[in-house]
Amino acid sequence: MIENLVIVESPAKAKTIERFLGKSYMVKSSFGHIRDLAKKNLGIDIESDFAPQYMVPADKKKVVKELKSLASESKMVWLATDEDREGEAIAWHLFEVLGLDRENTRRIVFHEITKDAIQRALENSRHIDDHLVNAQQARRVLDRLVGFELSPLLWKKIKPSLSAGRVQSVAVKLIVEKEREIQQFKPKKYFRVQATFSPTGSPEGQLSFKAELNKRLESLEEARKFLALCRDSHFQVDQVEKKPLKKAPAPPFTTSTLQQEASRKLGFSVNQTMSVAQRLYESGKITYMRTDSVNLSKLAIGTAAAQIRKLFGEKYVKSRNFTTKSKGAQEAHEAIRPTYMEQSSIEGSRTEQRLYELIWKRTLASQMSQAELEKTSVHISVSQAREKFVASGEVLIFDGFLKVYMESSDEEQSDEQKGRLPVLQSQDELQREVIEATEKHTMQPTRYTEASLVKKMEELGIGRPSTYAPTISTVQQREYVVKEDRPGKQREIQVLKLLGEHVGEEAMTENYGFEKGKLFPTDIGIIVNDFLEQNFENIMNFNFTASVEKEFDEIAEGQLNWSSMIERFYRPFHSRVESTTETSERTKGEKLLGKDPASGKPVSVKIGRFGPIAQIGEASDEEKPRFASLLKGQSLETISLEEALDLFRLPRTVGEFEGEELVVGIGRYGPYVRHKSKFFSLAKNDDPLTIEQDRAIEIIVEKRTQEQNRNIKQFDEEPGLFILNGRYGPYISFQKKNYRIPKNKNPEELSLEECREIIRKAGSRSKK
DNA sequence: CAGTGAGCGAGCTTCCGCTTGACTT
Repeated sequence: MIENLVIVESPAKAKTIERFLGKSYMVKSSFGHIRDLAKKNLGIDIESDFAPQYMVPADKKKVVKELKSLASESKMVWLATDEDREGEAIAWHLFEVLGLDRENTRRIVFHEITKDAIQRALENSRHIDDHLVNAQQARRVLDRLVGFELSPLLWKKIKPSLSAGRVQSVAVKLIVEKEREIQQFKPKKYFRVQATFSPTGSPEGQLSFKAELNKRLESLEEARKFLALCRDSHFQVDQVEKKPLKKAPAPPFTTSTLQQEASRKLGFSVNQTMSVAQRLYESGKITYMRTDSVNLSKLAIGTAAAQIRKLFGEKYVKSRNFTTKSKGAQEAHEAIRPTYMEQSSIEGSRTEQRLYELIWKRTLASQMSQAELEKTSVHISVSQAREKFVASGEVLIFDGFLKVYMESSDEEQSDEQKGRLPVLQSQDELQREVIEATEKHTMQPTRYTEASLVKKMEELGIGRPSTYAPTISTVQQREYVVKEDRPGKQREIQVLKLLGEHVGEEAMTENYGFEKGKLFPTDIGIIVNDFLEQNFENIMNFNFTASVEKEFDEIAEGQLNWSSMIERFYRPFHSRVESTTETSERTKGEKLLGKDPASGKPVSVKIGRFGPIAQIGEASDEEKPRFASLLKGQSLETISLEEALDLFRLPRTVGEFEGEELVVGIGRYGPYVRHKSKFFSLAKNDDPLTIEQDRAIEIIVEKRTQEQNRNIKQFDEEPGLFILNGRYGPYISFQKKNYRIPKNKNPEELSLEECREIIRKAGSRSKK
C-alpha cells in the first residue's frame, strides 16, 4: 500500500519534489495531457451540446496504465498539476481516467518548487475546479472546430495537406502583412549633417567631438547651400544641458524574452533555445523553461541578493519583484532562473554554458541597482544659419546592473556615437574640423525574425509558451513561410564634405536591404492568407483570440455556459464554411502579366503542382503552353512581365567544350551549366542569362581539379574505404557513412588500422 | 539530385496545448 501518490506534469519536477517530501510520498508524472479529442473525424458531437469524445492516445497508454495501478494501491492521491486552465484539465482527466474517488483525491497547486511552497500546498488542498475545466474544454473544442473545418476547405480550394488554425493563420498573416508594408514602402531621401568640432585653441584632433544638425535637409540643393553657409560661419557653444538619467534592469526571463535574447545575443533559433533550455532544466540547473511569469520565489530573491553582495557589494543590491504585463498570462510557474544563484557557470556543452550564463546574468541583473548616467547635450550655434548642431554625451556615474547585463534590441543600431564630451561652457568658441552632409534613405519596416515574431504573438496574446516554437516550425513546414537570408542591393548616395574652405562632392555606393535569418511569406502562404482573410475575417482578426479568451474567463468564473458559448460561435462559422465551399472558386493564385511580344500569347503566373510557375499560352490553345518555374526570391505578387519572360530564355546553349554543348539553366538547386550530362553549379555572382562560353568552361575545369584533389588515400585491402577531402576538410568515408578525422592526425599518414579504429569508436559512441 | 506542369481518383492530410524521448545528421 502507498500512503500518498502525488502526480505532477513533468518528470523532472517529480524528481525534485520527491526529494522534498518524506518516504510516505511517491511522486509520479503524467507527461502532460493524458487524453485528447479523438483524432478521426471531429471528435466532437455537434448535435449533443458539442460533447467531446476523449481518447487516450497510443503513446500515453503506458503512463496511464502505470498511474492507474499505482492509484488503486494508494490511500490518497494528490493531483499537483499546474495552476492554470490546462493544468486543471489534466487533473480532471486524471481523475476520470484513473477512476479516482472524491474522498481519496486532493487537488493541490504550487508555482514555485521549494520545500515551504510544497508544504503549504499540502495543507491547502481543494477539489477540482469544474468551471476552469470547462473553460479548457471550450478552448480545446473551439480550436478543433476551427482547425478541422478550415483545413479541409483549403484542401478543396487550394492544395491538399494545408492547414489553418486560430494561432498559425494569424502568425502567417503577420508575416504577409509585413511583406506588403515593405513592398509599398517608398524610401524618402534626406541629408543628414554631421560635424566634428574641437574647442578653439585645443591641439588638433585631441578634444574633437561629433555633433549632429538638429534638422534633416530635404535635398542636395539645400545641403549645398547649408555647407556654403557653414564655410563662412563661426561656431559657438550656445547652451550646455546636463540631465541625470536612470536605467532600470529588465525583468527575469520568460519563455518569450529568453527566445528573443538568445536570438539577438547568441544567434539561437527558437527551437535551439528551447531544446538547450530543456536540457538545463532536466539536469536541475534552471527552473521550468515554459513560463509567462516574471515572478521569482522569495528564496531566489534572497540568494540573488546574497550573491550580488558577495560579488559587488551592498551598493549593488536592489531586490524587486516584477509583475507580468503580457496578455492572457496564466503564471503557473516562476520566471526562468538558475536553480542555484551562487553558480555563475556550469559544466556542459558550449551552447548549454552560454544559455545558462545568459539566464544567470539576466536574473542577477534584475535584482541589482539602477544604473546612473549623466546625459549632456551641447547646443552649438552657426553664425550664418538658424539651425543648430547638437552633441550628446553620456557618462556613466554608477554602473549598477550594467555591470553584468544589458538587454539588446531588435532595431538596427544607429551610428550615433555617445561618449564623453570635452568640458564646454556657454559662449565657448569652437573650430570646425569637418562637416559632412550624407544622403540617407528612410528605413523600410523590419522583417520578423523567429524571435521577434514570438514577441509580437505574445503581445497579441496568441499562442502559449509551450507552443511558440512548435507554431514557428509548423508555418515553415507547411511552406507558408521561409526563413532566409537575402543579399542586399546597392544604391548611389551623395556625400558633401566641407574641409578647410572647400566643399567636395562625391558619389558613393551604399549597401542596403541585406537580410539574415528573416521570415518571408511564400506564394502559397500569401494565397492561403488572402483566402482566409476574404472568407473568415473574424478568425483572422488580431483580436479574435483576445475576445474568446475573455469568454473563457467568464466560463472559468462560472458566469457562462461553455457549450452555449461554442454554439454561438459555431453556427455562423459553420454556415460560412458551407457557403464558401459552394461559392468560392478553386484558386491557384493565377495572375495575367501581359503579352509575350514574340508569340502574342498571354503570359501568366500561378501555383503549379511543384510550386510557382510562369506560363506562356493557355491550356485550351492548340499548342501546349510553355512553363518555367519561378526563381528563389521571386513571387507571384511582385514578378514583372520582363522577369517572367526572362525565365523562358533558359535553358540556353552558350557554346561548346570538348566537342559537346554547354547548356545553362536553373534547376532545383540553383543555376547550373550542363556538359556531357554532368551538372556544374554556377557561382553566386554568375548570371545564367548573360554567362558566356569562357566562364562556363572555367567553372567546369575548376570543379574537375577540385574532384581530383578529393581523393587523399585508399587501401587495397579495403576498397570501400576512402580518405577524402570535403567541404569541411578531410574525412573518412566507409559504407556510405562519414567519419571525422581527429585533429592531431595527418590524414595522408593514416594507416588502415587507424581508420578502422576511428570507425569503431564512432560506432560505439552513437549507440549510447 | 537538376528539362517536370494531362486527368482521374483512392486514401490521406488538419487544430492547440500539455509533456518527453526516439529518431537521424
